[in-house]
Amino acid sequence: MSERRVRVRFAPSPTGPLHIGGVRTALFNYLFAKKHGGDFLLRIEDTDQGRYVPGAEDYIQEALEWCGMKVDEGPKQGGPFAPYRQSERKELYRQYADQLLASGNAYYAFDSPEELDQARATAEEKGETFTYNAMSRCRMKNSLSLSEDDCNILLASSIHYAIRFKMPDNLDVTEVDLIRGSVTFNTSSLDDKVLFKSDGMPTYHLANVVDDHLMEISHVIRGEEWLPSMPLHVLLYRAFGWEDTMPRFTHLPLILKPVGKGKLSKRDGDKMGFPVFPLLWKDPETGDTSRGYREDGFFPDAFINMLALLGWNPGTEQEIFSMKELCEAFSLERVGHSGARFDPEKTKWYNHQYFIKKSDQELGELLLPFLKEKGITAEPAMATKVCGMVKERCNFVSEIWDQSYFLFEAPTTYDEKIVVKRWKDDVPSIMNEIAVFFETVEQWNAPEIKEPFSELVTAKGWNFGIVMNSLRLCLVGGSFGPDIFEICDLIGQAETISRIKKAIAAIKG
RNA sequence: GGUCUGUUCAUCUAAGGGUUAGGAUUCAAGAUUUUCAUUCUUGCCAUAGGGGUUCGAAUCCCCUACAGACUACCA
Repeated sequence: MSERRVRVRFAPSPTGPLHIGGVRTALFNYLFAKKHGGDFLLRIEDTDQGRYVPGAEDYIQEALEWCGMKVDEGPKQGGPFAPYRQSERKELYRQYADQLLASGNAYYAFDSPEELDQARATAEEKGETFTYNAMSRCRMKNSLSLSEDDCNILLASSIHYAIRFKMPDNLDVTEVDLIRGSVTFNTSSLDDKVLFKSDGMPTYHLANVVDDHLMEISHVIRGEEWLPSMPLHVLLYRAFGWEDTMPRFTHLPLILKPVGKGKLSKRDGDKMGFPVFPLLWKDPETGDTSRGYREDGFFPDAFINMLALLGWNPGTEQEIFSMKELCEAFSLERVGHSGARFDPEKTKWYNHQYFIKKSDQELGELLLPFLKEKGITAEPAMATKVCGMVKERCNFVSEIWDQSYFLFEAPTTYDEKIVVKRWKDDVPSIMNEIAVFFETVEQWNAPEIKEPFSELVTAKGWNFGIVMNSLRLCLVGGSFGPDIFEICDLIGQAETISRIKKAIAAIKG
């Protein structure tokens, strides 16, 4: 059994955009597969036709692709166990339900939704919770409580029925979870789950177990919300007689809200201003859009790095990992046991790390489209140069523009606060003298400007703080940006002088 | 309510019986940058509470508290 090829699957429901938690589940599956030279499959669990959202499946595929997770087998890429979409495997499941029926592990249930609601309501009145199990099933309408004749009549009629698992009474089911260790459940606290719905579709539980078996899945790695259904799944494997090839189970801790209680939700992102989805999502029904990490300017490797270190750690002090390094270092044993609070700040920090690691040229190429959007055409060489000047002060490509627009065009506004603070009465005349001085500079480059400029300021007895900041105000429009002489250098002599003159006129007025 | 699972700085986490409980993020202060940011240095800050076991407990056991998940013909 330890010889078995590692095969894992990511099995989302196409009910909407893939959430950060889903991406992390996919990632841990992917890393585990690659660590062990195994296969990473994508299976679309679309057994609930009522919740199907058009576009969601494409979104999932695109998100995995953007993140750099290559799917070995899936609906798009095919594979030896196709199809990988449960709706297309519909015909397959009934025979397995029948097998369980025949072996006495399942039974027909004829209760209508109204009758079930009634049973729940009655129990609630008595302060109890209705559970369809060994205690109550004899009082319900099913093939266990009804006579065979009655049952056959119902089956022959057009009445809708479901197939339920016959949960054994008072049996301890123990199974190992790879990050939590051995977990025991007693079946008396479990219920007779519906395996096969009246609409002819299997439920998650049946389809999941059947497909994992058929697709030769070796490890089931999923979110912690599935831990309570582990005993049901184990029992299903037993009932089918598949226990010897049953996958190993692992349940990942959840991602929690940055503040407050509960798991991370879309609302948290909206409220605190960070995306909870990898890609932008437009709801096909309402038309509402939700931000995505990609569109917000995050690099996929930074996003993945952040997600991997949320709940997992290598046991060393290394924090920056490429996907390749993650594949090598990953192990389920080092995944934490408790839910991890999501930290949007750290996500930005990761992006900054990847940002500054990129070459000026790479960033320059990424900047070009932003410039185009602003109506500016610039040479790639210019973009590269600009990125080199400002990249240390940015987290995102979009921020390069905020930090460098004045290198492409003269400022049109001047920061009011800085004007008040620095633009004293004598400043205009000083700026005028500086403009005159700049006319005389012969070699227009940063060091050649800086030295005589400093001498001039000293000779005139001007206040350095006032002069430098006022000059910056003329050139930049505010109190930020790279070294002032490098700015002069880049924009050129004529432009520098023209901006000073423009500022004198504009600020005075 | 019931069943499971958790609980180390504000946050992500390291330390699987012996360390001044380590790192990173955030925050604060100082230095640098005649700007802002970066960078550097420093600081703040934790074993949920109570009982055991032990020479010795963050680590093992029990209780309590708190938190989360699940409790659908949804996944």
